[in-house]
Amino acid sequence: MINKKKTTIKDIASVLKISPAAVSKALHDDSRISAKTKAAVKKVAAELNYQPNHLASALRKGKSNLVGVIVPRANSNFFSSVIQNIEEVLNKEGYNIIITQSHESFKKECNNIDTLLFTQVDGIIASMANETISLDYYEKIKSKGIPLILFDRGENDLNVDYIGINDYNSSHMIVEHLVEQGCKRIAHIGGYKRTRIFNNRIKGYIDAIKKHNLPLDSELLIESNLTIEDGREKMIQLLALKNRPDAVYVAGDYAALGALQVLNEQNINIPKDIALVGFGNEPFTAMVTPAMSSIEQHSAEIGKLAALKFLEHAKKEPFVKQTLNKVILDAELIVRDSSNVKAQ
Amino acid sequence: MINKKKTTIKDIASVLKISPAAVSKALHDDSRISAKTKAAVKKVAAELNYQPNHLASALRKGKSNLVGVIVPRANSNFFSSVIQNIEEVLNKEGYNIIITQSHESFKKECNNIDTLLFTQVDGIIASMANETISLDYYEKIKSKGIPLILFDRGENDLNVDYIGINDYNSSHMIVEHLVEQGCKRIAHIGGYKRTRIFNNRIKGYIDAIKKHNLPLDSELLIESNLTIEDGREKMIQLLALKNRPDAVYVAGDYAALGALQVLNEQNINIPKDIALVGFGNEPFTAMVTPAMSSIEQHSAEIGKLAALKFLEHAKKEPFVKQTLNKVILDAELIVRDSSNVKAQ
DNA sequence: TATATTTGCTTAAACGTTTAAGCAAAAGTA
DNA sequence: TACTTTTGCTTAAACGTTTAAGCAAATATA
Repeated sequence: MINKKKTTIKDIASVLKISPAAVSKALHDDSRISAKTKAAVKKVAAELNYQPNHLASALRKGKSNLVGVIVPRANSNFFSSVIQNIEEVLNKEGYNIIITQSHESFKKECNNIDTLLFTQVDGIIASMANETISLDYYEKIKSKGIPLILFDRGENDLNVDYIGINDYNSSHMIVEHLVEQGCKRIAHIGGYKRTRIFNNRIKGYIDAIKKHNLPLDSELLIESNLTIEDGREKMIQLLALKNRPDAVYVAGDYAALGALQVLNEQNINIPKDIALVGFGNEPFTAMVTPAMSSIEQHSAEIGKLAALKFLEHAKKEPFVKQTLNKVILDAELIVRDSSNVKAQ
Repeated sequence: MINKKKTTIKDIASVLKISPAAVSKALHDDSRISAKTKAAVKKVAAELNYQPNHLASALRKGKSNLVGVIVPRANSNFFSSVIQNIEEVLNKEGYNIIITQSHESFKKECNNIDTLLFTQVDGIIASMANETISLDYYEKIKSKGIPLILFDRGENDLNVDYIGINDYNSSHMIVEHLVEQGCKRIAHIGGYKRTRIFNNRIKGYIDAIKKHNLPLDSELLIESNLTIEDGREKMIQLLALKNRPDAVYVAGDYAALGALQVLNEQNINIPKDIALVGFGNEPFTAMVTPAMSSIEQHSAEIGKLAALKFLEHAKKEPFVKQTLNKVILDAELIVRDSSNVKAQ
């Protein structure tokens, strides 16, 4: 039952006694092929169960119709949702995507880039690993003339298209919300300062605190790798202060979860004693007790826009200089029990 | 700075005044090429920043070195961990993977299969969508002679390799554990009966209940699609019974989470009033309150074995009949607070 | 020394498609 | 009628690699 030999354009040609070139054109609805021939070709193609050889056409046309996607990890809701939306948009245009994960490792990210270049992808859509410092590998992509689009974790130094949310404003929203709830001593467990998005969140936090004349205590501003474990540690660190905060804003949901666990374990009332806000609106934030306030990053939109940006590049002639474009979306604060002091 | 023209084997050949064939062989360490020539070729290749054209070699060799992976969704920890391990094993052997998601939709799954076949993957590793009934598309893969390996969600009717856990035994372990904890009326919110793995869990549940002479009440055995929402609904349904269960075993962690939310909302003590056990050991099971008992499915191992199975096929001559192999791993019950009655 | 084997390369075809160029026949135009 | 244009195809080369076949020179064997 196994039919090893694949039908090619030549097989169709020989059945119809026309040239392979005519078959190719018929299948692509070339205007110089008669309707009758087109119909005949398509009929035979269907009968012989013809499947175009993607490799051959990619080789000839110099494009693979593959787009590489690099994410720190696929199992967070944010990234998987971005990926899903990239996929939807690109599939419609005949592109497939290859997903690779860096697991926040710089070395793995470099490998991924090499792998994607080796696979001859037509473009790369990426969100950088936390570890990434050197941009050499990304420059390599650019130097090969392959469209590169960054989202979420990007770098300003690399002059490429970028889609992300307004991290600075998001921090403002959070601080303002906590102030409204009556909080007076707001801590921030932030991400790595060297990563642009986390740095922006920190700046937003600082400026908002200043704006409201609240204490800008260095004890209250902590740098973290934003894992659950580190979230726990940093929360414990905050609880050890003589002068405890009455609110904690964590720059990532996973770390916020660690903080929440510690607060629950120590029977500290959330939000009365300490209000808590995360970042990312991962589904579990709605599931924990108490449900956690967080920032919705519009992952679906980010994915769609990133894919559209790529398509824009792909459709342009290679020598046309692209106008660079940074798209900054507004995020949304989802208030839940963990910071809803007044409702308690 | 953009170097559009890529270096090819011919460029290297003309620099060294040898034939392209010699270059190709030198790069592949062919025994018939002198050490001196090999060194020279590699030196020039490096200087010209030569990157092999994967498409050309794939076309010539008739293989793409790509493996397709189909999962219901990538954002559950189970699937993302399986994927990661598949990737690790296959990357070492020079393969890349293309990840596609079916989102539990039969139609999307069929599209994914077509896409992967079109991309000329050398093999497909898949876990079926809940919705999948017809196996025509999977038969299509087989009929093309492309290695197909299923994991987790598989079908016995398709005669292909399979890696999964022992669902039947897992149910036994859970029921036995609950009996040990003193539970007498154990309910099961199961998955779709038509999906083999869920059916096996149901059978295991029934047999274990019978073995312990516990009530096998039809009210206590409910079919669910295992989403959070449905978990909530089915739990509410169980609570509405005149004769409530004192333990609930849910065939999926997400649905179990829905059940847990309902119990918490109604201030029903877990595990004293009702003990709860999930399935899959998703990370959030350890994070919720109370922490939820669940079954660890050894996703890393499943991923590795699936990849190795593929490699086995890939290395064999196509006409050698493969010996089919179903690998059934033993799962592990992780006991946490939600079913630890005695510790309370 | 004569013959066989090995070494180190070259030649040329092939993988399946696309596409520029070309050409005869049909159709349109003056 | 004589021409230009359009239609509908064919021919042949190209994409970059791999590989079977072949061949001369070097080396081994008897």
